[in-house]
Amino acid sequence: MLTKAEKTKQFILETAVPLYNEKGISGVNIDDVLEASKLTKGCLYGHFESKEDLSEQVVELALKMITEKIRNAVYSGKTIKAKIFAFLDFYKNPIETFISGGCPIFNTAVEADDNYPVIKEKVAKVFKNGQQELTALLQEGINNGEFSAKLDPAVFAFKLVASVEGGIVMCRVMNTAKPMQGLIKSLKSELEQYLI
Amino acid sequence: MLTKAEKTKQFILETAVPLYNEKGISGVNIDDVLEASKLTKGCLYGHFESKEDLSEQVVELALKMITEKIRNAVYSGKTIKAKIFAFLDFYKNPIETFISGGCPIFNTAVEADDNYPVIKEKVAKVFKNGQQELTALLQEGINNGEFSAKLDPAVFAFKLVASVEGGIVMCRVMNTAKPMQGLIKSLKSELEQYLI
DNA sequence: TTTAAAATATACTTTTTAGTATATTTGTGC
DNA sequence: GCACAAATATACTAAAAAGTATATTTTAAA
Repeated sequence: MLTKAEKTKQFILETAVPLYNEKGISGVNIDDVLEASKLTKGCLYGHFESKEDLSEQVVELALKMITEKIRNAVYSGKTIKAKIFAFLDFYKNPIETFISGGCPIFNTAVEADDNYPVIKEKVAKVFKNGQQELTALLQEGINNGEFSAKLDPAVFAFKLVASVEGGIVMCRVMNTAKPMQGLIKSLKSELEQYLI
Repeated sequence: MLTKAEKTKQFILETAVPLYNEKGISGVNIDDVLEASKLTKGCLYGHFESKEDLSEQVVELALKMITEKIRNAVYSGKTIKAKIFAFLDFYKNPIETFISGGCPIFNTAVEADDNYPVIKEKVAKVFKNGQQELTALLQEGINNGEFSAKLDPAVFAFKLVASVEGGIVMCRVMNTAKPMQGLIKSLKSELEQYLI
């Protein structure tokens, strides 16, 4: 069982996740977190060494949450095709995202890139793992005769992630989910071209 | 001819553009801009009402610079196919970008989304115009017999932008330009499938 | 070249934000 | 139920950032 302190720490992190995802790391300040959690400085600094410490742990949790969620969606599919389709369908609604404020992987990537080397490495790992897993999945689809060997797993894996992630941002800014529907359809039929 | 004041203002904006693109709107502070420009507060506040005013004008300039650059690249192509290829080639090197720090349209989009409504609208316009222009271009390609009518201009236009923009972010975080090469190739051959 | 206005620099104030010292409360084993 | 430690709240200090008043310098027209 979790101690009271552990519960509180977890609560702070969970409360902060959507805040950070909406406002960005540089955009959040301690008072925002305190207001959202209805806690006080003394309490927060009892659980985190500094703002930097808090930020890193919040981002880590956000990345963990979203990757688990995506993984679950993907592994619900039976065939490889179904898995990839499930991956794409995960991004169906770019306005109301799993964590409010868009995709935390991508949001973090954009901001951490030139500013937060520690966090940048965490995101890089998430992307690299994601690419590996998707690539392996597609390769498995070729091996088991589901797809033609003409499909380049690594290239298509990158294309899948890059386009849906880019799509989310564009849809959110333009305030419409519609282009995402077209994009997902297009990526699905692109994959279907390789079906045997 | 520009007055001294106009020159200084322009100089501040131009100096600030890469700074904002690297650190983000929330990540830049006045002192950063002063240090980069070697100017002083009195001078800066003589040209801008507030930090917010500065931020908005910096973003506006960055958006103007990049859209012009892309437009020039595209219109260097003769055929529609060549224009689209030129568009894609523009994103060839995601590490060393035209404005240091990645694509300012995308960076701004991610950050402005939940935080800066005024700027969000500016970026939305850029994306909408871009989509319109690309769609019109592709439609022209169909009309003039370059492409099959099976090509859906709006969907493909969205796919083009979403994937290269997403690709930039992923490449930058993973510190490799390589996946971008595969992506561009893949998008080019996807378009070529519609050639008549 | 003189001079008034425009542009810029200096030195300050104000506000915001991070962080800390200490008091108070709460939970837990005795 | 008591005592002690852990957890949290309060009230502060420190630092960073934005913004301003005023002095100085520069520019350009007379």
